[in-house]
Amino acid sequence: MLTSKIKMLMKENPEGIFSRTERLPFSILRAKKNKKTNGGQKMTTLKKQEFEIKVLQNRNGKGFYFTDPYFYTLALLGVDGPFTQQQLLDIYKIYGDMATDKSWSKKVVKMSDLKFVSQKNINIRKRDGMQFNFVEITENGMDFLKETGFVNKAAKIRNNSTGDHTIGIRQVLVDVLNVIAENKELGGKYVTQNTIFPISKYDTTEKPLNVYRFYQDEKLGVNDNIRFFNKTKEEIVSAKANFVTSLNSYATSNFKDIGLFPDWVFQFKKNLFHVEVDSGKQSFEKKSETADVVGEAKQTTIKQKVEKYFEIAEKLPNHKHHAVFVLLDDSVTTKKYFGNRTTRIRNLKDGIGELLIKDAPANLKVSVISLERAKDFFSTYFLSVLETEKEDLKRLNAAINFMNRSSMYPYDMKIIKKDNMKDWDVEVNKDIMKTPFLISSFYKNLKLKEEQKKLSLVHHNIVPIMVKEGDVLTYAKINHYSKMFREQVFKKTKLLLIYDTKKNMEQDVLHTVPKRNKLENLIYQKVLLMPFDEWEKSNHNFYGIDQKAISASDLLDFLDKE
DNA sequence: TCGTAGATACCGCGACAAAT
DNA sequence: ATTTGTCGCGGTATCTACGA
Repeated sequence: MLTSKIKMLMKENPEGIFSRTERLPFSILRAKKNKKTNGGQKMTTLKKQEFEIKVLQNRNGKGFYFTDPYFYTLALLGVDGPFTQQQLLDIYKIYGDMATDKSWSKKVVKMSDLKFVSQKNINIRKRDGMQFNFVEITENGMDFLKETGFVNKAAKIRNNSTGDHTIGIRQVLVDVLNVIAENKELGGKYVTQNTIFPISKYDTTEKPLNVYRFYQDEKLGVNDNIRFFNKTKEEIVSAKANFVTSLNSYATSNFKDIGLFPDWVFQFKKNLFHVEVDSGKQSFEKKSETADVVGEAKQTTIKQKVEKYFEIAEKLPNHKHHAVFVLLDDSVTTKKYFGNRTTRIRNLKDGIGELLIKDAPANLKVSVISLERAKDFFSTYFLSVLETEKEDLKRLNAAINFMNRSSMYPYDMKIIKKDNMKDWDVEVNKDIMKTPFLISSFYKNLKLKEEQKKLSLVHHNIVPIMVKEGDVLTYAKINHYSKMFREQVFKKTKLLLIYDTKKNMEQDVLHTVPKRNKLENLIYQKVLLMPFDEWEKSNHNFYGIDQKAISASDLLDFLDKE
């Protein structure tokens, strides 16, 4: 038997290095070679630790050399697929180099010839003339992965309908995989139900150990040496606690009971990210009048969905919940027509924001973003999971120290923690009390004794808010405050919105103020934006809500205004 | 007719191994 | 030890289908 012969050979030579003169049946082992020149003579030397598997259609040699990147890509397709051909290439690029999509197209055709995958040409958005090549794994391909040890024996093929909604969900997944690949801090692993995928290029611990050819007509049995994907339950459990994990909400009773089925759920260290891909057809509150006709009767409205997130947040109080509404834009279909869909985003934020400001559970955050922002969004959120309150304080201190250092600024700023706020005789609104910190400023050289803790001595208050791009509650709060500003209630209060990066700040859909409306324009004098990545580079800039930089002298004016 | 994306044919390069 | 044919592979050019 071929299988036993290979096993024997691998036992004898576990490193998989064979000299070219050895004649093995069907050229079982093959090592890549380095070419060297030695006195004009061509020399070939065998390079250790480079491995590949060749799949042959017949013994005359036609076939496909499988290397690590192909296995990883095919395994991800098996566990999380289907993907479009382009998306699959993006996954492949995490592991290997590939110059053009044409070459990749050829590869997919080859895998299709081997009957490892099947291709479906789908017409989406016929009016735009868009065609997509959906790639799905076949039973045969799944068997190949199982036999070579790249996926767990229990793994099932994920069947999903094809459509722009599916493309959107997969695109979010591709983005998340890239976020893991690009950020060392995330540990370089992506965990599914049964499998731990090494994603990072920095992770060199997981490597296949042997090289051999795999014949379709004479299948190779499971080989212990390359079963590096098969993990024990304990290993999987520990990985789920530490790395970004894909959660199957359909199989979890908590979700089933509520009737909540997010399109995808990522878990990262006690944070659940529920992804809802929104194709723009669903209305916020009212069901469409033609619902019965077009079969939308069962479709829940977005309002109902958000209320279900309230329920799940209360049901799982030990987790932080992030409901992420991802709006499809044309970037799914072609990179040429990027569109922000800001109007739809604003409408959803308005609607959801009203719900949140009333009675949202504290462990629920709702965000609305466009698909093209998904990668940056998950990058900042995953990284912020690793941050602590200390990080927030660090940012506040950076802002305060800068202002206190300025000789033009005649006040002392102090951070007041939530616990101490009630001791201060400051006029704080219930909403402000919800913030963990408040910045109050006093005239310089004033000694803060007990009797001086009075409103009359506080020059003004700054409510600092750590904002993440897309965050609906912040958006609602700003709207809420802006109404109060209009009523002149908060004379001495300003908002400081601290973003992780300038890109986050620029891309966030905040509030559009109608021009020439003086009352509305009050918000310009109340809100200050601060992108922290710039500050870390000693670029101490504040911005107005119109995204324009505020100079040092303007800042003084800004703070001084009532 | 146009633009897009996948499929296909073909070419040259390098690796390999059989033939000499 | 050298020559020669075969194959994988990436790249290019050109084909197709398709809807606007």
